[in-house]
Amino acid sequence: MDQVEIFKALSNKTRLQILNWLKEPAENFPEQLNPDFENIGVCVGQIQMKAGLSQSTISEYLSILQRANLVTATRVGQWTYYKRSEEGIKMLNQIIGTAL
Amino acid sequence: MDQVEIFKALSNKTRLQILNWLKEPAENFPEQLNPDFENIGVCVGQIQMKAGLSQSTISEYLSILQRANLVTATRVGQWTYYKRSEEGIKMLNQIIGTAL
DNA sequence: AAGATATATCGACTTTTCCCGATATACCAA
DNA sequence: TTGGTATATCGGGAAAAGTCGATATATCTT
Repeated sequence: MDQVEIFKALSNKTRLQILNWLKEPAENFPEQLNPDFENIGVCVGQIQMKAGLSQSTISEYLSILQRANLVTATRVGQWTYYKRSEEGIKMLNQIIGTAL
Repeated sequence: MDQVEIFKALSNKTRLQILNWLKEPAENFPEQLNPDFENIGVCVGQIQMKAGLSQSTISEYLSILQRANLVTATRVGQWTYYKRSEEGIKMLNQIIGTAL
């Protein structure tokens, strides 16, 4: 995994917000329909509405976060649910502790 | 301090390398003349030579790192010595632990 | 004061990132 | 199979970052 790619993924206000929102899905996405979203994550449409950017932009941002291993995606029917990857974020801490 | 600016500063291979080199100045900059460089840092010219990019580029990169509080600068005569700001890097760990 | 050296800043060009709207794809429901 | 909905991908225009050479500034030496 390229460290630069991780930091690039974090170099954007909206992407940092998304990562933050996903820490507390229940509070930040009260309109989410799927009752299991604490485990599975939040769908793209909810994140898009909250972020206030276009659907295509948010979809791309989420895949940038995914490529950096900061979130994981689960497809269920027509929805894709995204949640934080705590392992990936832990690895980032290690990078900063050692490589940096 | 803007988190995005910190991550942007880290989103570049050369700037990450510089930060790394400055962890071990004695090993990475054996040609440094100033014998006190462990405390004061390494001068721009040494960093430029090692990085292999132009003088202007490295000068700008160092000021980007400085604006992000990742290094500090000390002017001594005609030289500017840069060293890691361990406090700034510690703060980055906090950001990742809390804000992220 | 004049020349030499180290660093910073400026102007320009190229590449990348930020976003969007439009379109494609995948899935669901009737 | 025909719509309808959710997400992904594509193409593009504007803004930012990467990088350079040239020039400016600061300092030192003589």
